[in-house]
Parts: sequence; C-alpha cells; structure tokens
Amino acid sequence: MPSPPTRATLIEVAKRAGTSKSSVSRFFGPERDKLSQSLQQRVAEAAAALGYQPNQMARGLKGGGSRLLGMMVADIRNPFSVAVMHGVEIACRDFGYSLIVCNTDNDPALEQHHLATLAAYQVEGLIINAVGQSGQTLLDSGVPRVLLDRDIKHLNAEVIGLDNALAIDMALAHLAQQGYRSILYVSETPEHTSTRQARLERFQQQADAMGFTHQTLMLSHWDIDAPCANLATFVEPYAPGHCAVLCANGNATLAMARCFKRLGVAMGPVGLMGIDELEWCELMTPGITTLAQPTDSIGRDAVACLVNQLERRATPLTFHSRHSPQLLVRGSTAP
Amino acid sequence: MPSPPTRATLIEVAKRAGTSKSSVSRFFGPERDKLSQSLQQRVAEAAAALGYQPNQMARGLKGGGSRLLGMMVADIRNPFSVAVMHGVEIACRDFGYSLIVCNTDNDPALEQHHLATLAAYQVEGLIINAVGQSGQTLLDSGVPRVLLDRDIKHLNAEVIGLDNALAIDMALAHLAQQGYRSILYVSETPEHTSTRQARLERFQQQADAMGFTHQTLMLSHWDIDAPCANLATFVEPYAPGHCAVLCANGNATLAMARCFKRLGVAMGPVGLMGIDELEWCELMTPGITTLAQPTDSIGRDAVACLVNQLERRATPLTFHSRHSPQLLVRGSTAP
DNA sequence: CTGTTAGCGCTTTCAA
DNA sequence: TTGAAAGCGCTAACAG
Repeated sequence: MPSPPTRATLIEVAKRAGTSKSSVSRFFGPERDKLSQSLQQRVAEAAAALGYQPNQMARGLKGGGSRLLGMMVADIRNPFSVAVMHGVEIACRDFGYSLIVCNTDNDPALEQHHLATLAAYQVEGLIINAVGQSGQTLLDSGVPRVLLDRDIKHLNAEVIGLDNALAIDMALAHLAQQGYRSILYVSETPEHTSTRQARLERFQQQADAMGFTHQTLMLSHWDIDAPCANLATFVEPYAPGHCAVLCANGNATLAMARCFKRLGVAMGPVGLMGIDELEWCELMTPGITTLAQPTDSIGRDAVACLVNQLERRATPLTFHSRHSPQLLVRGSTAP
Repeated sequence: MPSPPTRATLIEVAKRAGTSKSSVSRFFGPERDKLSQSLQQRVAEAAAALGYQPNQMARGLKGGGSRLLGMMVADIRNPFSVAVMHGVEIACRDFGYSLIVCNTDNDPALEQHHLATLAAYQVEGLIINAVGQSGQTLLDSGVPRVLLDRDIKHLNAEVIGLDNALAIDMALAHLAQQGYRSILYVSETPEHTSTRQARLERFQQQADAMGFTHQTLMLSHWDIDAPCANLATFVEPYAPGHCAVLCANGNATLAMARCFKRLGVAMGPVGLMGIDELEWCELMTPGITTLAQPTDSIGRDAVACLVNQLERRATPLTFHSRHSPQLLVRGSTAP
C-alpha cells in the first residue's frame, strides 16, 4: 500500500544540500541575500528536487507569525458580501497573507464560535462584517481588526464601507429630480445593525428637509404579505410619478420587487430604487435604478487598513473608510 | 503602550492548576475521561480563568493533524458555488473541521498557487471545484480529496455533483410535454469542463432520440451580441410554442434572459428554461422555469465523502455522488 | 490516573 | 557567511 507521500522537511533539504537547517531556513526567509550565491544554488536545487515547501504551521509557532488573516461574513449568500470578499481575497494575496473566511449566517452564537476558531489558528488580523455585538470578545482577544460595513458599539476600530449619508442624499436627490414627492423607505429591521440605522436616520432627516412626504417599512422574517399590504396602502392615492419606494439594501430591493410584481404595480409610475446593485436589476423591465457599491475597493481598503496595523510600513498604505456609491439610472425611476 | 495580550499557554494553565502539561493536554484532547474528576475541575477552572485555548498550529505540528480542510472554488461570484460552499461550511463544522476557502477566479495559475498555499497550511483534505487540470499536482501532494461538480482527467477521485444526464432528461421531458419541438441549447464553452461536456453530450444524444430539432450555441467572453444574433435566427420561423431555449447553467440563463429582453422576444411562446435556480428567475415575468440543484446536500456530501477518507469510521458516512435536481415550472415554458 | 521526557518543523540568537 | 543549540506550544509514548 503506497504510503502517503509525506512532505519533505527542512532537515532533508539541508542534508541534501550539504548544509545546516539554519541556512535553508534563511533561504526561505527574508535573509536570503545573506547567503552566498553558491549556497543559494545548492539549497534551491535540493528544495526543488524534494518538492520542499516550508510548513506554515511550524513557522507560525516560533515568532514568525501565521501570515493568516480571518474574515467573518454575516451572510455569505448575500451578493454584496461575496463581492466584498472577492476584493478582500485579492488584496490578501497581494499583501502576502492567506485568508480564512467564516460565515456567521447572521447567528451571534456562531460568530462567537468562529472567533474562537480563528484565534486558535493564530490569525494575525480580523476583517469583521459583524452580526452580533462581539465587542468584548474582540477587545479581549487583542487581535488587530477592521470592521466591514457595520460598526460595533464600544469597540474602537476602523469601519470601512459605504458613505451612507452620501448614498441616501444621492438617492433623494435623484428621486426629487425625477419629480417624486412621496417616499416609502424600506429596510430590514435596523436594530443591532449600524449601517441600517445610519441610512434610516439620514433618510428621515433629509426627506424632511427636502419636503418629501414619507413613511418607513421594516421588513422582518422574509414575510412578504405584510410588505405587500403596506405597499398597496402606500400607492393607494394613485398619482403617476408621485410615489416612490427607496430600498435600503439588496434584500429590501428583492422583497419590494416581489411586491410590485404580486400587486401588479408598474415601476416608474411608482418609482423604485435601491442601494446595492444586483445582476437582475437591469433585467427586470424597465430596469431598476440602483446605487452600486464599489465592493472591490471596499474589500481592498479593509485589508489595507488592517495591514497598516500589522506592519510598520515606511509609507503606510492609503485607504478610504467611506466609499461613494455609483448611481445607475434605469426605467424604474422614470415616471 | 498596552502590550498585545499574549495568549495563555499550556504551561501557564498547568502551573495554575498545579499539575503537568500532559494532564492539561489530555483535558483538551480525546482522553479527558481518563482524568479524575477533581483534576478535570482544576484544569477547567484554570483554563477558564486564563481564557486559555489550545493553539491549533502547535497541535498540528505534532502528529495531531491540523483539523483544517481546504476548498477551491472556481468562481466565488457564481451563486451556485456560494450555495454549495454554504453546505460545505456547515458540514465541516458538524464534523469538527475548519475550512479555508480559496477562489481561483477561473485562473489555472491561481489554482496552482492556492494549492501550494493550502499544502503549506497542512490541510488534511481538499474539496475541489476545479478550473484547470491540476491532476498531477494533486496526485503528487497525496492529500485526500473530493471533486465538486467537475471531474479532472487522470485523477482518481470521487466527483460529487448533479446527475447531469438526469437533469438533461428531465428538461427535455418537460419541454416535450409542453409541446416544444425545436431546441436551442446554450452553454458556456465546454472545453476543460467535464460538467458542461456531460450535459452537452447527453443533450445531443437525447434530443435526437426524442425527435427534437436542435442547435447549440456556445457562449464566450460574456459577449452578448453574438448570442442575440443567434437567438434571433433561431426564432425567425416564428411559430408560438414551437421553439425553446435550454440553458446549461445559471450564467447561460442570465445571458439568454438578456437576449430575450433585448430582442423583445416573449418568454413562453418561445420557451426558456435553465439548469440552476437563481433568485430572480421567479421575478422575471412570467417566471423562468429552472432545475434547481440541491446545493446544500451536494456540499454536505462532498465533506462526508472526504471525511470518510480521513477517518476510519465504524459506520462510514453515507453520501451520494449524483444528486437529482428539482423542476420548478414557471411561465417561461407555458406556450 | 498522572508526570516525565522527547520531539514535531522551523526560527533565531550566539558563536565561529 | 555559516552552523550549533535553544526553544515555540503541544502531543505522545513511557514510566510510575
């Protein structure tokens, strides 16, 4: 029975290259130049011949650091999260780190569980799209961290994400320009989610300031009946081009698109727009107007911010905390 | 400056509990019962007080295994992949493993890179949604593995995924029953992707056998003009209820939905159905008929299959390699 | 049951 | 430049 081809070790390479462990170690570390050309040659050959690759676990044990970053995602099935994750991944690779991604599925208990796991694997830094209020755990662990999209109370940490106030302002400006005068603002329940709160507050404040009539609708449990009823009431005093629905994120947009369809309400005459761009928004006749988030940049900047904390760079990496959305105008906001 | 709260170690716990390293080690391993109640008490308390948690890196070093599994995803922005990943994640947790996910972004070079990284972190097993033909690398590494959705030539490994033949058969049966007689089969280019090949072959074989008129259209580079032209030609001899488009996966469905829209072709009179369920299929009037893959089961079974290779279980975990899709009938296949 | 003693594969002083 | 030796935090025989 073919024994599992056990990986070659430092010692074997050293032996084959006729040198010591230290030299081989140096060859694979930052001190490679301190080795003579000839030695480098021999080590390189020996390593290649044996298919040697340093064992990161062992490396991490002694001072060296694990070169591992951890990422917590609140809901991996949310396209926005995946898109950001994509940016994070690329940036990690660029900066020479590997990434462990954990999905909390919106469960605070799972979040705690994963935090423990990541700590057990000695991650050097954490990128957190929080679901619960794990501030204390995070504080205790003392691991460098960045928050993604959502803030956590009482935790001193940088938050990277959309400029929520700007997004709401852009949405309202667009709706006003298109002539809508009454707005139904739809969001998932804002408790415990700083982003939803921020958007909601800004909406209420600015909608008032701009003289809009407005209402809010909080989605819960993916119940579709209640929001449909709500929408029906909202558009009741039907006047084409007067009412519009503004969705706080992709999930809200999906829910309301369903309601429009179920009620047979025409988009445009009743406006519809949402924060977060989804591949089908363009497809739905006449197209749904959205504010697209720069997900790749957000992901990259989160990593950049974290790396700044981990390494004392000569010139710190530049990054932005508040990103601007891009307005994609489509038929759903053409009265 | 507050020094980073360095994690407590085995020794500190042992000291505090007034015992030896071994006992503490045993407490956290499978031999906990072999310790007296009183000792267990003391260790538990000391550990809790110090917030101690075993260092997995160190554990993995000595025999113990890393308890890490690696997953390679060809395209993380594909909802199907994400859904499967979700199932994989849950299963990993259930079986007591942690997971490192790597996205290859359909780049064979990146695939090689990630394979190396995962090896460096001593993953005990690999779940692979392959993009390239990394068979040799995998063979050399000797790491236990399962293939997800796609096979790799010359690599002896179990493949977990959809029963492609069954899926095509179900699709054709449905289209026949709805009265369509001519089919345009749309797929991304099948080179190097076993799944696409399997579906295409089965389609051609069965479509012939069932007496369908048929053509195939291969998508490339997200070009949308060519497929539109193709669709236009295909439906030219317009006869409501005669022609239907069958899409090999979600990407194909998205592309064709775009074409239908651009050309103003009505779904239903010209049939449209696809493999892979997407959240917007139900939304597009009149709804797109799909074959949904049981993504959670596929993910779980991939892990189960892998765990069977890793552990010699008394009763091996049961799993299926070929999963059945579920037909979701909607308006797009109602002539 | 519990403690002692070797390492696991690698990095890192400290000398040479 | 290079090598020898001492661990990193933990597990695994092997004795008591």
